[in-house]
Amino acid sequence: MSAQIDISGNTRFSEDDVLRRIEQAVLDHRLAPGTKLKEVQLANLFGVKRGLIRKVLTRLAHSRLVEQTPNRGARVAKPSVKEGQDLFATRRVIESAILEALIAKADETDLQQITKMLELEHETYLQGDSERALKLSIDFHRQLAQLAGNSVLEEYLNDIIRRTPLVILAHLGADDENRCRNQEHEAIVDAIAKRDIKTAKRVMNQHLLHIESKIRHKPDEPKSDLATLLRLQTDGDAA
Amino acid sequence: MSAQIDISGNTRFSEDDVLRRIEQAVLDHRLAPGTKLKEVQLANLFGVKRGLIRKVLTRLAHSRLVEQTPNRGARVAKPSVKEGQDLFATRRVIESAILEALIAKADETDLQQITKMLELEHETYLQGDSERALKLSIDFHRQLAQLAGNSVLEEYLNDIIRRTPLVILAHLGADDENRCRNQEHEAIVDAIAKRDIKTAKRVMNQHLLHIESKIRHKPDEPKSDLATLLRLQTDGDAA
DNA sequence: TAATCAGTTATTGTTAACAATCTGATATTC
DNA sequence: GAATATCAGATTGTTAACAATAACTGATTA
Repeated sequence: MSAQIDISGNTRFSEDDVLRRIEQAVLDHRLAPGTKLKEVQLANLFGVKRGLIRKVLTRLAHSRLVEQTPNRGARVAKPSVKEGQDLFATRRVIESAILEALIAKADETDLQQITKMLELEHETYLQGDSERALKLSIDFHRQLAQLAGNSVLEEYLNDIIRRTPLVILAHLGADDENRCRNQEHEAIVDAIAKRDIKTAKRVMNQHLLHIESKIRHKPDEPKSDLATLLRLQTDGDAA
Repeated sequence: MSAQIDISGNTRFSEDDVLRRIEQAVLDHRLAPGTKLKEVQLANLFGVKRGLIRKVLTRLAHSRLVEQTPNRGARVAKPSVKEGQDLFATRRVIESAILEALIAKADETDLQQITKMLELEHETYLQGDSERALKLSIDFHRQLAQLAGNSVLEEYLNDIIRRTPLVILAHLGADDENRCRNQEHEAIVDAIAKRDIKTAKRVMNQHLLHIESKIRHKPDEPKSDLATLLRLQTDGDAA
């Protein structure tokens, strides 16, 4: 995952690298909502100047992944239950619109691409790589958005996806409850192939409601600490 | 419009002040797409440090009102025709969803508030204050979003509204073509009051398509210059 | 014990100086 | 004349030092 290596063998993080790392850590539920993000600490972890961290935090705050309060720094955002519901309600609206646009324009190539994606997702799940399977099940939604061809809808869906892990509680049900169900994705693809807008939307709505049903208010935060943050860095340091 | 006055009688702009000023200038078509935004120039105009301008430009870039290119600074964004179409298509989706949510929850107080808004807009237009009437006709849409009670839908609508003036060409048709038609707003309010989702959506869609029909590719940009920017500052300096 | 206060440290915010890069003009070569 | 090279000025990007604020600690008092 990105990052340059310089002459002395040290990892070199760019601004975008740092941003993506933190985003990914949120997506993977490694960084819990409410976690304090100290500037010097992060700067040391990534081996970059404080100014760069500062810019990244501002950017993250703008996409509402981080909350900044004047003179008291930044924390991983902690959206209310209400905001979580709004997020999901909006997601249903956006994904419906994406399906409509996609069905209106999808050609044979698009359909093949979607099918391939679906198969890959299924295989990966069968192979037991559940982390990668989760990533792929998210990518499925992203790809539909991309193929639909409306850049603004795509942008909003990605925004919602980034914010969602802050709302959902990690690992509430059994393991396979925590990802998009492959057979639901399959049903959606079927409907798209048949250009059946109504069915596609209905199945997608069910699918999303099913995910949404897992929103709860966190019972007792395990407060991710320094160590978690460190894992964030050591993760991809295969230099 | 905001901004503190200090002991020596000088206007004091905060970061948010500067941000809002520039946003408003875009909304009012004073800052044309493609206009170069030099850091020192802006810093001088507002009487603030360059660092502050820098932060504001980054924030504006994040909401896609400004485009930043490394080492060559910031310009007012210049969305393509395609992006403009996507923006409007998405707006129809969002406003439909807002109407649905609003009709589901609106009580008597909400309806009164909407009606009052409508009347104010009508009066202002009759009084000939077309600049304020334009502002109010935008506020009408914003208020529906706010009353609908979904903060994410509201956020996205505001985002679209901010970006829209970069897409529409200013003053193409006659003067009263450039604002939301009051009678269309009236029809929407009627449908809301009757809780007629279908009609409300249909009228809203017509209304938006009517606005959208005015998108054109700019013929020959009048290139707003320093002077326009200056007007931005002197505008509200009634100290 | 709980509350208040003062002083210390940790953390964030700002600034001015410097570095890097781009822009545009003029000069040079073919 | 067209293409290229060179330089000065303008503009953006980075940094390290400093300032302002918050968070913490422990002592003091009621």
